[in-house]
Amino acid sequence: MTELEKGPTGRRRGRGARERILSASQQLFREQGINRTGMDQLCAAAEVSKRTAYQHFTSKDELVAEYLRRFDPTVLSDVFDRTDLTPRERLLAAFDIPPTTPLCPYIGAAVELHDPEHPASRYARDYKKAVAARLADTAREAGAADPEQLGEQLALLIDGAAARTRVLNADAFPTAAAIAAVLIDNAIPATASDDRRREEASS
Amino acid sequence: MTELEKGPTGRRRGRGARERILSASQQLFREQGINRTGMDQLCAAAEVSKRTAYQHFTSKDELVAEYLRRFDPTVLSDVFDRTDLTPRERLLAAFDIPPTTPLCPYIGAAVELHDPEHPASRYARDYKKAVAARLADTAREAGAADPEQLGEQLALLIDGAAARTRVLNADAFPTAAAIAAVLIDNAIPATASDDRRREEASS
DNA sequence: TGTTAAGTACACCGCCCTGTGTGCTTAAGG
DNA sequence: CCTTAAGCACACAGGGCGGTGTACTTAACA
Repeated sequence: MTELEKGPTGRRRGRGARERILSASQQLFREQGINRTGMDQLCAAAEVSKRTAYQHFTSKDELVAEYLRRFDPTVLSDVFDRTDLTPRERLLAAFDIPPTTPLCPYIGAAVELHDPEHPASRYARDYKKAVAARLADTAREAGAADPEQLGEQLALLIDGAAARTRVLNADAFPTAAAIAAVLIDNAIPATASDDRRREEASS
Repeated sequence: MTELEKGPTGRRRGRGARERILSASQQLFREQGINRTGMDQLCAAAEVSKRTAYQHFTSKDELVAEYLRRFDPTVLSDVFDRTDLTPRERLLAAFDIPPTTPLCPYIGAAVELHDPEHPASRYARDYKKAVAARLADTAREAGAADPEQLGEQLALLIDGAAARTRVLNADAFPTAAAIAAVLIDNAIPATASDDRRREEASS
């Protein structure tokens, strides 16, 4: 997309460069953090010359911002678009994704960049709000009394589990899931508990 | 304390150097983060020559470790040693301390250092475990059914509030406190709310 | 064929940062 | 007095990192 194939007649030889850079970013920034990953190392991992990298991204900051923007569609749809689960099960499934994520990249970026006005920090906020909103939507679908509040609470649990997993070096998501179960049961009037009754239940 | 006044006869002229360095660390590391705070700036803020700083701490890593070790007594006793509160109130009071803390320094350090084996990362783990343990003790005192579990859950809420406050740039502790109230009410058998229960009136 | 976009290889600059080397000053003893 | 510890001022090495300049190569066109 973007400017890569918008040449006068449609060249497409170097189609993969930008993708490879972003792909290497996802791996290295997660494994080592943003600040500890130099552009030299990143370009080597992406098998791209440094010169090319700086023709696709004007600065490392811009690359970091793009790196974060990439998660939006991916992570969100993984859990929330599953139609084989009831709304209640979908809410709980959000706590079953830690294996791939050593730490939520958004928390890491916000801490490492340390500037709330950095473009990447803005993306992080947007993403966190989007997650809370989708949780709230699902909570509403599940018939929660106060969906916004439940969504915000569940989002906080996810972030708590991520942070605690990082600091303690031990999986904290089971604890978060246990709390989530309590909150969900408290917030959803005994009407539509679960048992796969995913018809009706709207409004 | 330590090696400063253990000279052959007991000199004490430079008593404040080490303290000033650590004090400046607490301020700067919190405000700017660890990696973004250079030793030059830190020494200037502490009004100490760089040479002196490196005679008290062999490396910046060691200074960071000491900086984190300093919080243990302070933060823990602030909330838990209050005898004017019931155990249940003490558990909730742990969510009333965000004004001074832009972000839990332990989470920040764990993310910035990015090495679980770094001495400072070990202190961070120790501290987090200590907090959970003190919460569990208080939960036991309050008559909770499973104090360890409740302590771990409340600790997760605190970390979640801290992380979310950082990323969203908005205070998330009220949300955490609301969840805490639910968990506490669920975990403590209605019989013994406290010796001093003004009313029940939860929910 | 020539043109043009895309990419490569590699050296290089400037900046900042951790950490040291050196010589000088100050005060507390004896 | 002299000794000794603590500290200061300042320069500087060494390295990493972000970012650039330059010259060369490759492939898709027309």
